[in-house]
Amino acid sequence: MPRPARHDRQQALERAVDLFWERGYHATSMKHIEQALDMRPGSLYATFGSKEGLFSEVLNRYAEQMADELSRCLQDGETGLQGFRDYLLALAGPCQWRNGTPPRACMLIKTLLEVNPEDPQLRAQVDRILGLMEQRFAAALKQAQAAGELRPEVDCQRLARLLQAQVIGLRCFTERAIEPAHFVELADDMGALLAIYQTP
Amino acid sequence: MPRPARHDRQQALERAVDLFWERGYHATSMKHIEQALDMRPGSLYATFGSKEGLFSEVLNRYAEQMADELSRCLQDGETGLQGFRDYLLALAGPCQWRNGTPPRACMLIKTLLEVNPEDPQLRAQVDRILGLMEQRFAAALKQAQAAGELRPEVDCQRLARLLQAQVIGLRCFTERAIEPAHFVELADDMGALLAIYQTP
DNA sequence: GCTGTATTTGAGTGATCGTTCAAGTTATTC
DNA sequence: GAATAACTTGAACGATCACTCAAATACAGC
Repeated sequence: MPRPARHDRQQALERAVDLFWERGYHATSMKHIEQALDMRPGSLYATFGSKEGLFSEVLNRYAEQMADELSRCLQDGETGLQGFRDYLLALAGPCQWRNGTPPRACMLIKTLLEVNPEDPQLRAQVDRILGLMEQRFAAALKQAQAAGELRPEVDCQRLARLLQAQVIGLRCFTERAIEPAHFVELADDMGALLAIYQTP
Repeated sequence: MPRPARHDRQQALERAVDLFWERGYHATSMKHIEQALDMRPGSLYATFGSKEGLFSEVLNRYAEQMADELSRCLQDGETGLQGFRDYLLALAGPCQWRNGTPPRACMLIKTLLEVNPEDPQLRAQVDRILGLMEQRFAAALKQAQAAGELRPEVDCQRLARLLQAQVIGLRCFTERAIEPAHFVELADDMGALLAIYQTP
């Protein structure tokens, strides 16, 4: 009997991901959100509770997307380690302008660096997600190690952190005004660093 | 004949560096600044012009500090490359809590990821400073290459970007809740990566 | 001690912040 | 077609935003 919802929750969330990703948490006002999602305050608050609540959902949605992309690269790669190199290059690919939107760094890192101790829940959430990402890296590395790609004495958990730092460094470069070619070079160089840990 | 200034401009700037470094640009209000610098709006605007003006000076002052620390490590290092490893470890050192303040990532990167296209001057300023940092890295690497530490075919400009990405990745980890020991390990591992480029 | 002037003060500006809620709208059900 | 109920709307809330400016202050020179 009720009036059907005009808005698709998932679609609204996707738009919010894009908006928050681009502008960051503090610099995005409810006015921006109303425009981007084409929703009025009442609907927004009925659907997402608060700006922080919406942002929290956005973070989770974004994390899903990132995890999917990593999984795809790891699966499609000929070997486990090649999968990592593909992932780095996949990040380098969309570093150019696409659909008229500028390239952006990882939203998780943007949030980690932006959110202050007065929003402890957001901070904890980002930290948790980054920890999970690290675990994914580590699990894939252990698999590669079991397959004989990595030297047996390599500490995969530790290497996972090094790899995550590479991804972070690479993606932060996204927001610098550098030539796309240099960005691909950087991804290449990072992939080449794995040689140190590979079996001879 | 005039009333003497109560405030020391330099000291005020140092406090502002600390405040903006901790909270970021948008999340720092003039109220915060008034408190931290113990100045009232009139004095603040007479001295620094605007919030953005103050922040711009803060960025430059911060960049000076960072450049000084890099120079110190490069000079004190036994070799050029060892200087880089020392620099990475020096960054890892103060990653623990000091004076009751939490560790922080690089303010230049925080700003790069936070500032939006509607503040083009700040964005350009950060980009310029990061470019200068890259040049410093490259110059030091060329010196190391001339001294025979680096293989002659190494592209120092390109390696400089790789090193800068290491520093960025490392310092972003600062804001994650990880064990200090892991942080030192990460800095060590990054230093070890240089082996690929070293002369055999 | 008076004058002159650079500095500081703090109340106040309009704008915008995140959020609320009563009223209006729209489709389903009987 | 009237009743119902979920959804949407948009005006309005108090708080806070960056910022202004007239008045108060404090010291040097005389």
